[in-house]
Amino acid sequence: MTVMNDSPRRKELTRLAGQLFVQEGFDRTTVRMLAQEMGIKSGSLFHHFRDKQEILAAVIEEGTQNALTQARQALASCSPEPQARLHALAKAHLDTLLTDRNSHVVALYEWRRLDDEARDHLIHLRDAYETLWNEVIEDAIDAGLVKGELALVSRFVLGALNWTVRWYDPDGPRDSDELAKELVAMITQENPA
Amino acid sequence: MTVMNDSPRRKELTRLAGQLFVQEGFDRTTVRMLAQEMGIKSGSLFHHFRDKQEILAAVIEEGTQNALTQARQALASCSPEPQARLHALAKAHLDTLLTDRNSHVVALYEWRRLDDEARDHLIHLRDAYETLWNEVIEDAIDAGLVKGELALVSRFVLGALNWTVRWYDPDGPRDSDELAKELVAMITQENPA
DNA sequence: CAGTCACACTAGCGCTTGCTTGGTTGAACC
DNA sequence: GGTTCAACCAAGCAAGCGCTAGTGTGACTG
Repeated sequence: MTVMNDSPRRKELTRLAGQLFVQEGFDRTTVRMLAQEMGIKSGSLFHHFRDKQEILAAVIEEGTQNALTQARQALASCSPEPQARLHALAKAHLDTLLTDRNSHVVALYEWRRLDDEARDHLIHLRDAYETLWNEVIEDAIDAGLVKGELALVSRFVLGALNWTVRWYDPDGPRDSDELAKELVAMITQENPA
Repeated sequence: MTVMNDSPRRKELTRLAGQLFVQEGFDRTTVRMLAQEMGIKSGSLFHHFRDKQEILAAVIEEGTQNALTQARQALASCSPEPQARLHALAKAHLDTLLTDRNSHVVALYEWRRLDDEARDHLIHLRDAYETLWNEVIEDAIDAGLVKGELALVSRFVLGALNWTVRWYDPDGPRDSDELAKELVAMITQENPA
C-alpha cells in the first residue's frame, strides 16, 4: 500500500486486468484471480493500486484517453469536407477497438462500478470525445449532408458506433475503413438539397 | 426449493428484482436485498426461484417477450410501405422502453451473467426480434430507401436503438413517435433513385 | 558500506455471499 | 375436520471476499 504512479509495471498489470474484467466482469473478478494472472500474490496487488476500484478506473482511463488522442489526430490529418471528417472519426473509433478493445468493453459494461471521484474524472474525457463528434455532425447537418436534429443524430450515431463493440471483429473480413464508409453512407444524403 | 412456475406472485417478485438489478447490478444485488425489497426473508426466495440466476433469466425474459409481441403487433397494424414499417418498428421499440425499461437495461448489461441454458433460450427470442428488423430493413434497401448492406445497416440501426436505453427519457419532452421519425429520417434517402 | 526504495511474500482478520435445512402457517378443498 | 399445499421463517453452513499487517528481498544510491 505504498502509492500509485504510472510505472511500466502498473501499465502491464492494468492491461491484464482489462482482459479479466472482460472475461468475467468486474465484480466476479477477484483480487486473487487478478494476482494469479499477473504472477504475484493477492496482497502484492495493493502495492500498485490503492484498492480494486482503482484498477477499474485505470483500465477505463487507458482506453478513453487513447480514443480521444486518436480521434484528434484523425481529424487533424484529414481533408476539411464534412463527409471526410465523418469518415475519419468513424474509422478512428473502430481502430481503437482494435488496440484497446478490452478497455472499451469494460468502460461500456462496468461504468457504474466506478466511485464518484473516478467517474467525475473520466466523464470529462468522455465529454471531450463526444464533443468532437458533435462538432463534426453539426457541420454535416449544416452542409445538408445529414438530416435531423443535432442532439438526436449524434446520439443515434454514437449509439451505432458504441454498439460495434458487441459485434465488430477486427480480424474479420471487413476492415475499419469499409465499415466507416458504410456508416457514413447510411446517414448521408446522396443528393443534398 | 419447491418448484418454478409462473404464479402472479412470481411475476411481482420478478418486477421488483428488475428494479434492483438496474439500481445495483446483478452481482451487487444480494439475495438478502432482494428478499427485503420483496418483504420476505432471504430463504423464502428459493421457494419461487431455483437460484439467483433464475431470477435474472425471468427478468430478462419478461421484457424480451413483450418487445417481440409489441413489435409484431406494430407491424401487423401499419401500412405496408417500407418507410411506415420502419417507423412502426422503431416506435414499438421505444415504447417498450416505457413499459419494460428495467428488463431491457438488465438484458443489456447483465446478459453475460446468464448460464448457458437460460442464454440458449433467450437467444432465440432475441433472434426472432432481430429477424423482424432484418426483414423490414431489407425491404427498405430493396426499395432504394436506405443505402447499404443489410447485415451492416441492421447492426447500426439496432445499435442506435438499443443505445437509447442509456439516454431516452420517456417522461422527457419528446415522445416515441417523434424519435422514431427522426431515426427513420436520418437513415432514409430523400430522393430515392 | 549504510540507507533507501520498489516489489513481493506470508498469514489471516472480519465480513458477506448464495443457498440449505427443518419446521410453521393459514387458506382451500373434499 | 382432516388433508393438502403454497408460502414463509429462523438459523446457519461453507466458501469466498477485499484488504491489512508485518516482513523479507535484491538493486540502486550517497
